[in-house]
Amino acid sequence: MWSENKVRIKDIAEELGLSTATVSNVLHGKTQKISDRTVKAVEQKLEERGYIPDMAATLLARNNSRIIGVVVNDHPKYEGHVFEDSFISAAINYLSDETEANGYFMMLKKAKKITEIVAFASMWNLDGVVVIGFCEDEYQDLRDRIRVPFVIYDGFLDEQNRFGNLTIDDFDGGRQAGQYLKEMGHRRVLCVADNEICMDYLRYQGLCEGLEVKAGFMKIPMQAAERELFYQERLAAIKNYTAVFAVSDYYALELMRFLQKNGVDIPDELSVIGFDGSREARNALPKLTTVAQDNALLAKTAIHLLLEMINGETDAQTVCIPVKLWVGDSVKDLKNLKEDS
Amino acid sequence: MWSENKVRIKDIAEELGLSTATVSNVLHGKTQKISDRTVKAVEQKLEERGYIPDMAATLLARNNSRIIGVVVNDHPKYEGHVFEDSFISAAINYLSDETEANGYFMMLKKAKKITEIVAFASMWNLDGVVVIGFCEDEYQDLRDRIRVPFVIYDGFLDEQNRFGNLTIDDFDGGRQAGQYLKEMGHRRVLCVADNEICMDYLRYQGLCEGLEVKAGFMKIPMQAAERELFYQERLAAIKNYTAVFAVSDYYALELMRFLQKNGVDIPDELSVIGFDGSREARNALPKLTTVAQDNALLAKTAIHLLLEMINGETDAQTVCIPVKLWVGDSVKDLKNLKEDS
DNA sequence: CGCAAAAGGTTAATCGCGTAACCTATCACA
DNA sequence: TGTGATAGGTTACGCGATTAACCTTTTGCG
Repeated sequence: MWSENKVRIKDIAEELGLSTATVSNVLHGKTQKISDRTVKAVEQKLEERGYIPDMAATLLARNNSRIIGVVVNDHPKYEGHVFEDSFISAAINYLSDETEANGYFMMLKKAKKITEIVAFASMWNLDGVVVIGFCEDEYQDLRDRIRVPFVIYDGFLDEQNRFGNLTIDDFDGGRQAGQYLKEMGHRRVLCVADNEICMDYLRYQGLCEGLEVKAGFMKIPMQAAERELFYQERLAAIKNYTAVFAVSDYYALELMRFLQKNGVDIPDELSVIGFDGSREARNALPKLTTVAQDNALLAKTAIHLLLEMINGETDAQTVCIPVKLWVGDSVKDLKNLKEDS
Repeated sequence: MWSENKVRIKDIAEELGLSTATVSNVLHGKTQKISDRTVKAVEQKLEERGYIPDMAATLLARNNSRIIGVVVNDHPKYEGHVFEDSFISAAINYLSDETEANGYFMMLKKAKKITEIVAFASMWNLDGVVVIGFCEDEYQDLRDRIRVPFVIYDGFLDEQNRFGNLTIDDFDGGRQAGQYLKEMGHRRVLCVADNEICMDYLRYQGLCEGLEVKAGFMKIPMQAAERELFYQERLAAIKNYTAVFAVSDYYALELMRFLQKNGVDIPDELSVIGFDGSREARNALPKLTTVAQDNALLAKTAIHLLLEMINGETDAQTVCIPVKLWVGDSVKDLKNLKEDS
């Protein structure tokens, strides 16, 4: 209906008076037992007819699919917009490049439950999957049900090395932030987080370590709609601190805008520091100082770890990705006040 | 190796002493010629064994795949970060939901050339594809080469109705912005765009129409790195205007930050208005007034149009999606100056 | 000259599912 | 008692590609 029919291996073979096996062998470089003349002829015909393999048939015939699944937790806190989140979309972007660079396909999916991941992996014969945004017990559950290797993209410290697991150095990130704040003369620092899970708590602990003094901790609501009022009620309390460390750039920027709207100058009256190293942080005004993770490296490591697991070259292990403070303009130097004003 | 083997239709059939055809028929609701007892038994066994169809085999056996491809132009201007762009990531997010809601799978891909789209569609037997970010001649070329229907997600006016084509009402969007600016008392308005393609030009023309006076036009460099200097050199010229209309929120926000950094108060000294209705616009400080497109509606319409084309219910046609001004705080009311200050 | 090995292929089974064509009791009815 | 319809399945092929096993020639070599 829309232009001529798809060309199959069979067509190529018939036009050359060869068998499909020979054509297939040429396609896969198994040319030891094929004469150079035949190889040339096949290659030319493939080119001429614009042969493109049928993936469905290929997958069915092989026992590996060369497809990697990327499954993101469709967590309510994103309100249906996970793929628009800056960390997630960066992950998708780099993972897409990295899978392709390694000759794999990527299939993307939102999921709410790990059974969806299992089904997804099974129906597409995925060679492996990268999972993002679930929690520890879900991963345990996943490991017991799934038949292929998986890598946790935003993982955690796991002494037992039960999973293919990437984690950024949350503690050290917090520590770097804390140390920097200390160097800038801050002692009264508030940490802002939406829950008390491991990751956030490590960042908080690192913060305290870096500061060499205990920071405040404020748990904020997960619903975006509730946060404005929440902050409003605590504005005075927040202003008691000289700096705020948020566990994500998203929260840091949101808070920064809230404060600016309420006439609080950043960083003059209050310093803010984030975590993620997102583009939004770099684009903010003032530029948000943030603990930056290297998303490109993260994706590269994730895919390489996964491929090694697929090839049986390595077992489950936790890989820790270092993190580096990116200095913007959102932290005030309290030590050199004379030069400042 | 990782837990037991995949369960196939054959396994189910054997365990029940039935043929695979019967099981397959139950799976597809073709139960007219099967006794209720058998149907129940099969359904129960499928459930019990957790049967999940193998997509490779399913695709191969059917002549439709129920997969929709989403292909995004990996344009240099994104510098490798297309999927992180706010318009694109919103598109991906909604298209993912919408394909799933209609019982289809989505496969995502970056492409530089349309031959990649053709190959992609062919290898996966895509039922249809949504394409984003290419230009008109590429689409013409695509139409001649591809064997399945496609819909242009960010299309253009096409009197000949050659394509499945979505377009937002660019002209009217510009007009609404212009009209609003006029009502706010602005007469000297500058339009900022990175090229002179159809879409941007329509927005510019709409702007002039709404303003009832010709606006200025400034073509900016596509390379992010060049733009800062570019703006710097033209700061005085820009300040000659009372308002700037940028053809995207991205440019509007970038310019707004540049101006703020250079001590220009928005909107007091200069008003800014964007185009897209992105989350960033809503989150900016001041909130960026912008011509908002309804991304959810766009995706819904794209998938429905595509499905209709796949089912042969409709021919290629251009569908125009309306657009609505979203008023933030980035435009100053010059008419009621007394109340302002 | 005779036999083995290498060169250059081909045949046919397989992957899991969908589906058109076919088969066989049973039942209704004249 | 014979005939046709109906209920309730089964058989067998095809989808396109992979791959192990097999089959001819030709060549090497003692």
